Amino acid sequence: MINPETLVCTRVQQAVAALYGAVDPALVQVSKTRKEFEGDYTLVTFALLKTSRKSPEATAQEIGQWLTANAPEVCAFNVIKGFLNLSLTDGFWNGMLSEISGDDRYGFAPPSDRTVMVEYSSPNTNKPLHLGHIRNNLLGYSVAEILKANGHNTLKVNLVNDRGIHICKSMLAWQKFGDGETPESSGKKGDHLVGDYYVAFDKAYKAQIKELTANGMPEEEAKKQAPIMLEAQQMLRRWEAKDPEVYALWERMNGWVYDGFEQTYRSLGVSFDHTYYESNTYLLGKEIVQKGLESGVFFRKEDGSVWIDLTADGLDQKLLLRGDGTSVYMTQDLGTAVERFDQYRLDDLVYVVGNEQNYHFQVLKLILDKLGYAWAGHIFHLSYGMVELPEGKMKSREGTVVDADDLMAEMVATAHEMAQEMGKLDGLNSEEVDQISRTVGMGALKYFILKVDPRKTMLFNPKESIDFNGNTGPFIQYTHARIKSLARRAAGQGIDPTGWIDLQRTLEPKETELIKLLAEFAPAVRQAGNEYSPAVIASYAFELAKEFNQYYHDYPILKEEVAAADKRFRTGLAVEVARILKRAMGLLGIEVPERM
RNA sequence: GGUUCCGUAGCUCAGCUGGAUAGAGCAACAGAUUUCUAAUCUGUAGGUCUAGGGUUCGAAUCCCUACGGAAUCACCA
Repeated sequence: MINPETLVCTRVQQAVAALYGAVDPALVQVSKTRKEFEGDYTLVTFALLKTSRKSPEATAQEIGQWLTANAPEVCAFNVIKGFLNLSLTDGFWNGMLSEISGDDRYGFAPPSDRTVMVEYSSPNTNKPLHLGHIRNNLLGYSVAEILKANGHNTLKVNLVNDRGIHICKSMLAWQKFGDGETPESSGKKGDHLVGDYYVAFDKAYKAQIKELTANGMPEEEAKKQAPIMLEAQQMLRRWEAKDPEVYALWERMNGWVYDGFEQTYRSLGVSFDHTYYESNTYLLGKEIVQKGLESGVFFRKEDGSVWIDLTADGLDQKLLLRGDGTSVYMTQDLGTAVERFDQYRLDDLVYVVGNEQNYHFQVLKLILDKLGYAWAGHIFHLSYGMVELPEGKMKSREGTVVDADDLMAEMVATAHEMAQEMGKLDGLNSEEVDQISRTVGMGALKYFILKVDPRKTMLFNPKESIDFNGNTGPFIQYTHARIKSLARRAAGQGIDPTGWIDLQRTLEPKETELIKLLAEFAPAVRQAGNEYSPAVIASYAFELAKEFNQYYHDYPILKEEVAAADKRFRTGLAVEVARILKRAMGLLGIEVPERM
């Protein structure tokens, strides 16, 4: 299917070639005409003046005349300063609409035979997920869906950080203060329960530091000597030695956490094709270090630790293996990257990880490149900004985090309340009520997060709860629901909107605008894929919904006074809008209801 | 201090491969409903695009400098 903007570009190139001789296609700048001017697409002529050797106005006039005479799709033009505004025929737009409606995969690219892995979520198992994780999960899921829509074979993976000192802290605190508490005995969600003990550890730790410093020990020393910290470190060593008692406790408590995460993931609507556990992967990468040593990319210090010197690249020296031979974060990331590219024959690997790790990924790519892996340039760090509260950054240990489960429950409850107040839920059974509340509440949350550019730090103010009006998920969902309601009514009147195509039909300006927007869906999906940005899709969906609401307000569709042919056409157009809204929102992981 | 990212309306954000008079939403104010679903629509008001310089016919957009903010520069992950 041809994109109208591309078509106009091609036509202009033909015109310029016929009038002035061949030009560099890059000089042909076509964009959508601004709303305040007459026309569909605009050619900016300034870049062409060297070729035409005429004034901007004269150039625009000549090209406009050539196009109306020779390009079948162009029916009119006007010139304002150096801008040539072109109007396409209703026949063209009608044809466009019928092509879109006839393509049940419209907007999705054909298979690209590229395989792309998206790693996201990657939680620690010592505490429940919070708002920052929500952004990560929604971004990862959505980006994967967008890449899929771009035709790529896509793998979603999660790398769970299930080992390390932080888990030992929770374990130790549970042993000391837990009194055998379990999710079953307390009714607490497993990840929350384990998180509570992480907090308990920190409390006890701080108390011990205070005591030690009160007795005259310097604070730095106290942090190292606090008995509970020494115990945690001891526990980590026992875990690494696979001490059966510690290992069993670790498995048990991690199990609780996984049950909790599972529930959160289900509420969020995210999923994974494969889950990695660091306890299985943390030893990977050591042979790569060996290889790097042999090839001279890495070097060994006196204490036996292995490093790479990146000072020539403007970075620092980076540790790759400790003196005792154990691996660090970078070691295992090198290992997993190599394993993944080998195992899945990846073309691209996308890491959805916060911007606090920009440096790490910069180094990772550089090292892989120096080791000679040709695919190093195909690693992409989708670096997203932090979610901040009005008071600043969230801190788990200070209890200022916005808990993921709480927030979702609150959103759903708010959606329920509002719907009830507006009487939207009258006559529905409780299952439908729950379903709609969940869809709308989660839609509001997801859209709120995904509409902003991933790179940017975003602000969340819990006191001014997330909106349900304006540029929001529910606004788009509502537009969809209204169209569905319209479609049901049409069916009741025996109106079949399929097959309404009439190339001779005269279009209202708003109808042309809607078709133009529908035609922009495919390019939007491509752009979102190239930029790894769900925000592109969110903006698109909002534009389309807003445009439709204006149209629906101004033009009757199924009212009595409307002629039969108009009823059919307008219903058909509306149904197309609903279909694309649903598809766009699907790329964001947002459901759209049939009614609300 | 080095590196990277960000700075657009009171607030939250679009626009950034250079193009016409910088756009939305929220909040404020004024309207539209015996509803084809008002979770909607219309209008008013709100701007030195942080500042200064440069490139250009043309700069919110590209380059430089300054200012302000964030992240990072661990034998944590």
